[in-house]
Amino acid sequence: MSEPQTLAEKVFSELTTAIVRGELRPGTKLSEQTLVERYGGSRAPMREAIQRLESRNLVVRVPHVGARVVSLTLSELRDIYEVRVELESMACRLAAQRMSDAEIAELYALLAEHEASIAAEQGQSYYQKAGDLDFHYRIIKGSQNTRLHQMLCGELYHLVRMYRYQTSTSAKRPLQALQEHQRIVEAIAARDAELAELLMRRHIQASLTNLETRLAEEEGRL
Amino acid sequence: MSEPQTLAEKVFSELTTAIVRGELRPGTKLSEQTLVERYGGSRAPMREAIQRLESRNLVVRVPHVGARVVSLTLSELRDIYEVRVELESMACRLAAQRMSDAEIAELYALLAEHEASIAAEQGQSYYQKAGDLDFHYRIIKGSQNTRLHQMLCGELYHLVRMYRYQTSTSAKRPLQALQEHQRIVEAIAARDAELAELLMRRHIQASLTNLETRLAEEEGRL
DNA sequence: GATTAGAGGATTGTATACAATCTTAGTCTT
DNA sequence: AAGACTAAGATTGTATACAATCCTCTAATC
Repeated sequence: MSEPQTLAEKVFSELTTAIVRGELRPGTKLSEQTLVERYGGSRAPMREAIQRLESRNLVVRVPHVGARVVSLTLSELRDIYEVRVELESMACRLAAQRMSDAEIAELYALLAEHEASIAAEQGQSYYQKAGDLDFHYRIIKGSQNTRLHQMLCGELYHLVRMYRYQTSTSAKRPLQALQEHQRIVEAIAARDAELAELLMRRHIQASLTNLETRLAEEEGRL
Repeated sequence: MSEPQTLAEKVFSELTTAIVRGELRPGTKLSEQTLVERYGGSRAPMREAIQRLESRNLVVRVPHVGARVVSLTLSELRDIYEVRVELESMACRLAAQRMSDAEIAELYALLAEHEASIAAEQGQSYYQKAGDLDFHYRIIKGSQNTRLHQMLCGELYHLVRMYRYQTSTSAKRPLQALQEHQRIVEAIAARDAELAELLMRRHIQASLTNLETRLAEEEGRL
């Protein structure tokens, strides 16, 4: 992508990945002074970086108090998934109508890669997650709706990723997810928008169920 | 609502309404110095206000260049409506499942007010628009999904309002809209989620058609 | 012992000053 | 005359300093 042209952008970018990866746990205080000591520069760019994080819902700011890494309740996480299900199944419907044949061919190629990587069982945890994101990303892009792309990739995804990084993935889930992906691509290739939408809806709902199970397990472990 | 606790919030709030009302036309440059002369204070709060406008998609900022009031192409406006249709019909479905009986009663009362106001033909232009927003707002709130509420009311609505303020409303549209509203409320009261969703989808699509017609007319006038 | 009032420190909000980048007007060249 | 280069001005990005608010710990009072 484009190189950060300003210090604020750079800090924002680094903080984003740090939060998504869980290096900055939910609830962590982000004081401007601390960021200055960590990244150099002065308070002004740090302040701007924090504000950008707020606009992506990754931190919560309170006037005269400060900013903390967002900490979602289970209810809020469900709300996000409820919206994501709707928007992404919509994206899938549009993609079935609007994607070019070349893009669809690339989707097939991507799935073949994933299949090989799962069969070899290499990088189960990381690669599968990144691959999954890549798959969803391409379909969203295929919807050819810039606003939809912006909302899903710019706002919701970081929050979703944040909670997926922290939870371990079940061993069976990658394979099941791959099979669901394959059926979705088939529907898109057949230009069956309704079916593609339905399959994506179920796919994401299944992923929410999976996430809820994992979260409940972690909850019980404490 | 809550009083602005900081100058940045105050300026942000005033600029928002100015943009939505069309007092600041799309494409207008927002220089920090100009804002200082207009609202007082120093550049720091102005800068923050501009950044908040950017996070709501009301202005576009370019590093080292500055900020301009967003100027949407017809294609982008369609993208927004495409997303809005999906999210708001979803909200309507959820509202049919989750709204309390008391809230539904209030919806009926609101419609009665609108009916009276249209019959009296007072405040056709302004009141009808505000009333329409109020109706949609209550249904969104009735979905009881905070993220959905945030996305629709916090991000998309300002953009939609911005382009509705500038276009004159047809004389027939308010009455037709009211009738559509009534059927939507009936479906909600009957707890018929599917029907409520369908009716809302058609209602917003009709409003887009109306907006496109008006925009095309204005285009031809130039 | 619990609660509250207050002082001190820490943090954010704002103001001002300087540095870096962009824009614009003008001149020079082809 | 069109275009490229240059320099001055304007604007944004960053740094530093001050003001206002909040948080915390102490101490005094009930």
